[in-house]
Amino acid sequence: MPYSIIFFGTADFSTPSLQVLIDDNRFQVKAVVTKRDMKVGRHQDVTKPPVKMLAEKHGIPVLQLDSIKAESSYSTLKRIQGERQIDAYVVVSYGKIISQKVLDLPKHGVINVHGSLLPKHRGASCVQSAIAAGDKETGVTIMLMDAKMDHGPTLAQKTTEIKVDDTGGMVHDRLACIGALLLPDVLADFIEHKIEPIEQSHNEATYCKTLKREDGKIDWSKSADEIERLVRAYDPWPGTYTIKDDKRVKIFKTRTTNNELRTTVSEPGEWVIKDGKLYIACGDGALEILELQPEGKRRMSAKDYLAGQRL
RNA sequence: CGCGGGGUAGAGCAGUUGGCAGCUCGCCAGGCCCAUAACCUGGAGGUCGUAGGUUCAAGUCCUACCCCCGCAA
Repeated sequence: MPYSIIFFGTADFSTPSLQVLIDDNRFQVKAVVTKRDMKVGRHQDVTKPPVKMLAEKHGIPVLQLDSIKAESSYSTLKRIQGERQIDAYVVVSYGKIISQKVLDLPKHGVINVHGSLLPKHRGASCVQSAIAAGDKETGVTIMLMDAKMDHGPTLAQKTTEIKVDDTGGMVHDRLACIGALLLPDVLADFIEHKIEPIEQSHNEATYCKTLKREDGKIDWSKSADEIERLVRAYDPWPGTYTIKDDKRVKIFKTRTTNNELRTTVSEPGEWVIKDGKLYIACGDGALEILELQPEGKRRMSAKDYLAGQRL
């Protein structure tokens, strides 16, 4: 008799985990809870969350709850619990806080796959946060959820190195995969009481907020090292940009340089062309710009960009 | 029809009141040099997104459509 699971998830980070649970015959995914379809993209097309598409492909019922906090959501889940005797909820990048009342519903509890080494980088932008902070490694934590954000006791962790050229997208995909591979055994062991949950060291906790586009605006008074990490961390979401001549310019790839340029540059944020290369001055040092995208143009190398500049 | 920018040589861009299709880089050939990604000379490479319209004449003006991108989500 497979364990009955309800899967909560929305973003791309969730899909590998859902996929392995579907494929693993120790489990049966009875339902998938996800956010409402959103208007998305340049033409505001209504698009289903990726998790919903995967669920539908496998004929799994999908619940799109307007608000997980709403009484109606609770009663829906409670009714399912009564009918189906759900063993556990699995929450992966669901994007909403789940109340204790709901967490108490499944027989064994609610487990969460989180993209950082908790207690560090609690919150929504854990992957970006780890890279931006200059951490040498990050990882996946599987934990037992409680009412506080990413606060519950941990069941398992697996680390991965953050390489010097890793982007947020690359680490995100890697962690989604690591989490998915780790999940089934941890979930089964948890239900069978083979794992002792370990309380987090709460005094070592760090937090990160949900990122908005505006967070990608580069503050050139920061050091070149710091900005270089930020550019990588925020690729592809939320991306980094700066304003030049009242136009937005996205910054995709940069390289730190030695500090020689400091003497030739008066002000952080100033653009400097030297030996056919493009630099922007920072608070400490300068950053060579390797790839960028002016507003309305497509992404291009600094070399291509400079070819079109009238000097 | 959510708002906006754009499509011109392989790449990135300029192109004025309609009047010979340009710039930087790259590419090819030759030269200079101990040598070079440096420098000099020469060369190739275009259906100006597509279709139609106005005009003696359209990259340029008008209409429709296609495609790329920024905002927004």
